[in-house]
Amino acid sequence: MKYSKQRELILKTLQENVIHPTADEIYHLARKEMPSLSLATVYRNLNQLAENHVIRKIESLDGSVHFDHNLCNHYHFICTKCHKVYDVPYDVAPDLANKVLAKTGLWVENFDISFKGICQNCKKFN
Amino acid sequence: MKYSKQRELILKTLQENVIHPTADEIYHLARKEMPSLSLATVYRNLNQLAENHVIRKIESLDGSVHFDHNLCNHYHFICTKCHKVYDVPYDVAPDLANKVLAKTGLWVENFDISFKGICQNCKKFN
DNA sequence: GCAAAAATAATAATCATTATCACTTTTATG
DNA sequence: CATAAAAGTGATAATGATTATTATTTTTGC
Repeated sequence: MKYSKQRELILKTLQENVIHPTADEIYHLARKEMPSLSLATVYRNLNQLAENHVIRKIESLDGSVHFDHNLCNHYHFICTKCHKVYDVPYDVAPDLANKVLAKTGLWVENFDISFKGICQNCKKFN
Repeated sequence: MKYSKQRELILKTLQENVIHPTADEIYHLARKEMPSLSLATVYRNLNQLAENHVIRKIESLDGSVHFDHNLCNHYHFICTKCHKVYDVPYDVAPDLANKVLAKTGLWVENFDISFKGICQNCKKFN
């Protein structure tokens, strides 16, 4: 990977955002700083960064795709109302990969664990 | 929900398939029996059945959407080579919802837990 | 400095899914 | 049984997210 201003900005934008933004959200945020930025560039770089394990791709339950700069083991909670993505610490269920191996013989390389419900913020306004 | 031949066939097709097919796969399978069946009808019915909790929608890690007739608590293992979806029994990690609640205060209504790796069948042909 | 490799912006193309709509089937009721 | 309202269907157009293409620009090792 060669250096590029665009990639640096895209990564910075993701890292500054706690909300696990989508490609489109990153596009709009980053364009404030670099109006010439192209949507295709955002997609290209996010996928590239994910392939190189610099960031992580999250497939949400509603089919939307979010990105996460946090590479440590953890899970996600996705609000069914506002679609925000929250982090759930790994110690809720550590060592799942080993348990799957023991039970099924299947070797887990990666996992995507998301819980679904209404977040505390949205519950307030019910 | 009123009765319809099409919905009955779509459900039967899903139940007879162990492989957690996609909408398109169900479309092609069911058309063998009812060639006039429309793709839109398949999508409409699968979503309707999922909303009514007769079947379950699975969002795979690669973004593809599969359907599952098994409503019991269980997880999935998705092969990164052949994209088949396997079942992993719930007792690998029971009571996750309660653990999330205890740790984060977030109320889990549903979850989507998929593990990723290469299945035993694909490993044979490496 | 300069050529090769990689990246970009803009936009066209793709692909899964959903919306629309004229028509048909189901079903409750008299 | 007749019938009308509600729900469902098939065909296809529309949508929306993502990817491919391409001419041009940047980066980087020598």
